[in-house]
Amino acid sequence: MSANAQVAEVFDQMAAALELLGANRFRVNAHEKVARVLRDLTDDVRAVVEENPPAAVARLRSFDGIGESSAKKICEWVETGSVPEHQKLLSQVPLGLFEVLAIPGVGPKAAKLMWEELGIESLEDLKTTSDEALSSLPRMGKKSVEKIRQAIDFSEKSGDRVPLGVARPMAQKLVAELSKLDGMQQVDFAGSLRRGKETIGDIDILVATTDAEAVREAFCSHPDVTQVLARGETKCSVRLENERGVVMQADLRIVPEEAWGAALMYFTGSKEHNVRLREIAIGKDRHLNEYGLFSGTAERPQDRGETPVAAASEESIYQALELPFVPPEMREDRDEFSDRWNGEALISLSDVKAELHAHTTASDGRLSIEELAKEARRRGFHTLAVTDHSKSQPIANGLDEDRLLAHIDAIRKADAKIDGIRILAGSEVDILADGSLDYDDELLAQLDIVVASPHAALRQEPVVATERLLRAIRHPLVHIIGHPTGRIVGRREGLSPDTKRLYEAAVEHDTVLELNSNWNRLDLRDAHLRAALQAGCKIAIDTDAHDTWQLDHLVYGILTARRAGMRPEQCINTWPADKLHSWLESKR
DNA sequence: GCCGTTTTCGGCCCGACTGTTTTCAGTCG
Repeated sequence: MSANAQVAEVFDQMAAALELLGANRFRVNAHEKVARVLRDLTDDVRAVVEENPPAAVARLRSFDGIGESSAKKICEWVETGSVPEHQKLLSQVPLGLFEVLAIPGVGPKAAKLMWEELGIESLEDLKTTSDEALSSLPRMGKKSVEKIRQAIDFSEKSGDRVPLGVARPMAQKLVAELSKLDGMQQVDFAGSLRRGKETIGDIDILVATTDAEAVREAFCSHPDVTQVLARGETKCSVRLENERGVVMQADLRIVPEEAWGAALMYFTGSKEHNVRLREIAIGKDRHLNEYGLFSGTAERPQDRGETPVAAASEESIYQALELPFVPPEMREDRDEFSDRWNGEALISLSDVKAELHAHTTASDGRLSIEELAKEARRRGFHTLAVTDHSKSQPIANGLDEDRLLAHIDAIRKADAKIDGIRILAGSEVDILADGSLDYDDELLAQLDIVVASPHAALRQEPVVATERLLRAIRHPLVHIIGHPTGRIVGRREGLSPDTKRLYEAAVEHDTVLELNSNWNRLDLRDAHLRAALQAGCKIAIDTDAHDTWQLDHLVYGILTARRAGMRPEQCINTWPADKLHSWLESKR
């Protein structure tokens, strides 16, 4: 785990402990914010502190949300490996209680009561505590106990958050079916799904309709629904299960059409973005809630029949607040309210005109060169790079030198045969553990494009990983570094190199870094990508497709790129054919 | 605990829902 992630964990635990001990909620929030800032930070805090200890506190304080006290704690962690305040809190609150706090419906008050009154110190304790004992607690009746039992059951069955690429099709299916209903005015999904986060907790569907009952009925009786959790006037909650057994909660919200924009904004979040937006509204003597943006700062203007200044569209609300429109993917309270964001168009799916990383039957793909090329052409691409695996990937049927030479020949023939698309002879060459490549330079020079990727030795120490990747970036025949960290979302952390040095080297050597669109990878991830772009790196967004349907994964790459604030020209896949081809040739 | 071209002190988003209650605390997003 990276230093930043480890310190973030310390702050999250301090926040949870403080919450359980009944500390001021703003203090709790402040700790949570520090954890969040640390997770998004691309500067490595260990490096920041070790490089210049006397200036470390000031440097850390320059990050929004980190103050004097937190900066000192971070320094303590780097210098001694622990934070005394953290240790002190852990001695006051049992660690297992954090699992109890994590159960939906159990907040700090309830967890604290369970602990103090019933001696519950872990999830296991809670499970073995009788219903009678639990319901003896204040404000804890039969229904509350039942809900807690169900929540434990659900979290054990459904596990953690679901990858974007699994959740999005489930939501799209629901939206497509609801949109067919009579009286439907608007329907869309909101929440982290609309923001394109790499993992999704639950699905939020928003609807404006003239026939609410029809929508409620269609939603609650949908074939994928296994349980209806709640069915109210404006909100229904269900459990969905897809054909592969993935279980998710989905919430339906029915909102008035005239407040569609305000509601969509509210339910899209993020929470942190909304909070900042409301603060900005107050500063302009306005009041923002899910019913609209109102004049004055009095509470609940909608109840007094006041007409909002803006409500029907998200655009109108940002405009009335004198802010550039913020695309959903950027709403994370990072820097979308700073001068850095001016509302310029972000990259979109239709900007992409080339696929530069894809596999065929020569290695572990399912399509022939021609099938792949025709599929790429059908999508309006002007260029396709065929990049099969190299010899150190026997599990992926990687090509040895002789097979690669024959493959290059076959690609050239296909290129001559098929009109309307340029087919490039390439390779996804392994970056070996020491940073050398899997083919010699003479062979690499015969390829039109070289994507160099790490596949093995993905648990290397950061220092070793940095040197390994730097060596590949500096290699004069390498165009693109494929999935640079080798991480798998939620399953494998991958390499944790000094990203700052990688980005500087990539700029210096004109080497492109990949954003791999496969939803299992999304590598570089959003925060890294943002820093790479700010460092001036060029990016390739590729699908790494092994079959036709995987070319559709491009959308996940685009969502991730938008989260990083990417403009079209920063992505080489958007370049016109001649610009792209001449850049590729510049490395030959 | 953090933050400040109106503040170095005094604020810190807003509303819905639920269950347990006779008026609201706790939790969530």
